[in-house]
This record gives sequence, structure tokens and C-alpha cells, in this order.
Amino acid sequence: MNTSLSLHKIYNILYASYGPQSWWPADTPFEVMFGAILTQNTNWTNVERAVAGLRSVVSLTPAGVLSLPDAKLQEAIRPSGYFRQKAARLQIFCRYLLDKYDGQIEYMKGVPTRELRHELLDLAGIGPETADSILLYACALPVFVVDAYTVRLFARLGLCEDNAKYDKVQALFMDNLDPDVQMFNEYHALIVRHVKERCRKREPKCGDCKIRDMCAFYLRSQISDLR
DNA sequence: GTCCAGGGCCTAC
DNA sequence: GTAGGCCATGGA
Repeated sequence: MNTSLSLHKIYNILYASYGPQSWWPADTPFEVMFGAILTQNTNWTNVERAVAGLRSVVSLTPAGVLSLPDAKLQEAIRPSGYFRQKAARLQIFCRYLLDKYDGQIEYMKGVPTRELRHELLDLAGIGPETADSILLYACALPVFVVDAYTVRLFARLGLCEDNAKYDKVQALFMDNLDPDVQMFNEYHALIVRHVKERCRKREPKCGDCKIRDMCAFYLRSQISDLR
């Protein structure tokens, strides 16, 4: 089968179905970065509460976050869950931004993407998805973001294993698509939109369930003629 | 009451 | 190298 053609076709179907998603939902690159940490394994609604809580006590900048005592920071982001861990992760990340780049995102973008990604992954609490979300949505670098939704959908489409590793799934996209920041941005957001609305975690047993149809059978039927 | 959410880290085997 | 436990809140 032609993987590249299938990936393009799926993107076109999702885009035609949902339209542009205008991600990341944040006002500034710093807010994107903080949100990327706060959203780890957490419902986005709770992340919004945490961001609002943080904004209510301090400016959403590295210096602002670091100006808060531990307890105040934890309390501000409490609704996002894992608040002790995430407070520490935010502090480590903000300290890195200030020490290494003087808090200037433009300076970060001068570093080769691969090198920058390794730097982020070396920080405690920044794994591949969080790092790539920061690179794509805050730094506008052409890095494809993979998450649990991506694996759920593309495993059901037969394009990856259901227990596929992060780097392997990312390579599926980056080896078969042009490095287009805007398209990578929309593609990931569209996957999240589609899976949230259509793909339950546990697939229904019945073969004619509409949710399952939209999740896998429908998309599969749309691309079958291309394989 | 149970499941789930835009992960990551640590430990045990 | 990988399965399992842990971190925590809030909505469906």
C-alpha cells in the first residue's frame, strides 16, 4: 500500500469533516509550553482551570512562575491533577528557559531542531509528547506530535501496531509527509478532535456501531481504493 | 461506583 | 526492554 497517499487521504477527510482546529488553544507561546506540561494525562478542561488559576496570581512567563513559592504554584495549578509533580516540572522547565535562553523563545528557534528536542527530553518531566508539542505549537518547528489518540486511531486503521512505540509512530508520519508546520499542526489537532468525538477507548463489540464506523471502518473505506 | 483524560518516571523482572 | 505502579483532579 502507499502509506504516504493514505496519510494524505486521511488528513483530507478529517480536514473536510472538521475544518481548521486553530491549535494550540493559548494566547502566547509560554502559555502553550505550560499547557503542554499541565495537560499530561489530564482532561483539557482541568488544564484550562489550572492555566486560569496560574494567570490569576502571576504573569504567564518563566520569571512569573519562578516568582511563586512552591505551595502557591501548586495551589494555582491544582485542578490539572498531579499538581506537586507538575509544579516541580514547570519550575525545572522555566529555570531552563531562563538560564539557557534568557527566556527568549526566538533564541531557542536558532538551535537545530534535533538538538533542541534532546535538550527538552533531558529535562525531568518532559517526555516525547510534551517536547514535541512545545516544538510544534510553541516554536513552530515541523515536528509531528504523537499521543495516545494517534496510536488508537492509526492502530485501528491498520497503519501501526496498537502498542507501537512513540518514535516509530512519529516516523510513520515524518517519513511520509513533507515537514509542513501548518499541516502537522492541523493533523494532530484533527486526530484529537476525531478520536475524542468518535473513538471510544474500548471499541464496542457490535460491528455496526456508528461510533466504530466513523472511527475506523469509515476512514478505512475512504482510503481503501488507494492501497 | 467506574472509567477516562492531549504522560512521564521509577522499579522489578 | 517492558509491564506495572504511582502521581491527582474532575467530568461523564
